[in-house]
Amino acid sequence: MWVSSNKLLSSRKYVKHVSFIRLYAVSALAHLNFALSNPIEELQTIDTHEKNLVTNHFVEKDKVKVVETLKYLRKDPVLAFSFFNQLKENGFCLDPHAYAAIVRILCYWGWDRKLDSLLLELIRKERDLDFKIMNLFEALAEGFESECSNILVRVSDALVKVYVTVGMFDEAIDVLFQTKCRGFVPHILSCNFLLNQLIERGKIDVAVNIYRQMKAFGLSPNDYTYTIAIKAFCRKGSLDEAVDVFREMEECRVTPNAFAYTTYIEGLCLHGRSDLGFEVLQAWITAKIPIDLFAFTVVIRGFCNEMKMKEAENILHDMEKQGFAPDVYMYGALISRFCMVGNLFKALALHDEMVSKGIKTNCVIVSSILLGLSHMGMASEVANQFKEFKEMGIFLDKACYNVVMDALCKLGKVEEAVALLVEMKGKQMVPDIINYTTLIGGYCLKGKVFDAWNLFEEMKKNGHKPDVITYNVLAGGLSRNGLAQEALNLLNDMETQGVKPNTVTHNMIIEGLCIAGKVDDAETFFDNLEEKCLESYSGMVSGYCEADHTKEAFDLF
DNA sequence: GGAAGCACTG
Repeated sequence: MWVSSNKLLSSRKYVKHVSFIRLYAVSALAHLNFALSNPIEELQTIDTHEKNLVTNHFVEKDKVKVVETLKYLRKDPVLAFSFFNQLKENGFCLDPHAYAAIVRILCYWGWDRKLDSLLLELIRKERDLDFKIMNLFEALAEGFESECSNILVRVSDALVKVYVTVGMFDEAIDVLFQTKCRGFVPHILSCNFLLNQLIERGKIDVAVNIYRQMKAFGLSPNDYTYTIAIKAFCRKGSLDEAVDVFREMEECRVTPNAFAYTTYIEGLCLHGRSDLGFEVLQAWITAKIPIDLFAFTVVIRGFCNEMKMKEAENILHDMEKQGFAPDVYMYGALISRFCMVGNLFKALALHDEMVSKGIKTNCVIVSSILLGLSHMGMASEVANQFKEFKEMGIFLDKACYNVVMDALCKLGKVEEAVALLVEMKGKQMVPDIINYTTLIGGYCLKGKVFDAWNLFEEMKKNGHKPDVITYNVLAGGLSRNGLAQEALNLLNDMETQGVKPNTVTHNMIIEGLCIAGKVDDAETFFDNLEEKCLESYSGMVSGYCEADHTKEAFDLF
């Protein structure tokens, strides 16, 4: 990298800088070579205080040089970034001015991703730094007036984004609201991103508070901000306040777009008012308000959730008369709900209708059909349908494979299920923990505990971290097959892996041991539980029943 | 800046 960049710059000054760069790229102790012939040995002979003095003296001098060098390399961002990284890797203590220098270069060249990762790295190691991230703003503010405001806005936007991404909302809010006193205002998009993520993480009240205060901080909401506010009020169930947002938009002369209207309709549907949602949708269509097809999906889904299947289906068929063509999402909502309630006849009829209209089906819809069959106890039919869909050339993903593997396992055909895992791998699909868990359960069901264990090991070897469900399935399998000690060992393994056992884990072990006839072991395990909740008692009662210890079951009950 | 499905107990 140094060589190619050498071609770009060839002045004497450049040579001086390159030699400085090389010197620093060697090792963390290298900078002490300036003064000491045998640095390590000499440092060992002086006391810590003196050592710090020596080190600090050179480090201070070098810090200035680093900033100068970075400023000089502004036209060569590749070299500058590389130099900066070398210093970091070699443990050179970089101060806010060095960071400010590289940040200016990244901003100048529009290297947004690199800026994001640099800030993320700073956040991650802020505790080990001898400065605060806010000091970076002070260092940046010392730049040229003309560019500094621009850079401050960009850096605070990037910082808000990074803080939000890692879930550090308080810090993101601080950045957003400290900016006014620094004389600049971040982009509204950063604020929107923050608000939206707050809502996604369930922090609705925080989002609403920010929305209410943002104007005072010089931030002007745009159409998207208002849509997020509508979403927040709808999630809270404050539908009247959601309507107030539309009024506010009118006052501020911001025109609502299709997103805003649909968000409000979705709010009504979420609160069991799909009928009202549909009325509003129709009224808005009549008023020629811009609405897109997504609003129909929202209302159809709403009716499906309320189990008003006739209404949901009517929308799909009536909208065509109004000149709107239903799409795969609307059919998908209906098909999956019909599958869920066991009306496969209706689900398949709608699927045929959809395909006959030239709308291509997809693996999500296929999976809901397969799951519907499975829930109806039609495991063989699941395998047949799967084969048919495959022969039709429809792409079938991990979830589809899983439904079939699960059905085969329930039929006791675990080997056939494992053959599908092999088939997946042959298609370059990487099985996930759900696929592995299904098969581990399948082997356990057949009493093939060692095969289950091997699969568990394979899964870990392939880089998949088992979750609580995987552990529960395996713990249950071990217990049911009488391997009490192995189940307890697995419980310890869970803890060391940082996976917390839950009531289900405990009950899988208790009931499993009882099924295996090891009622004494189950009782000991139950008695040793640190916290017993109602479900724990249920587990032990069920266990007694499984083992025909009816009297003990009743006494405990 | 918005779209759905799969693995553990009852």
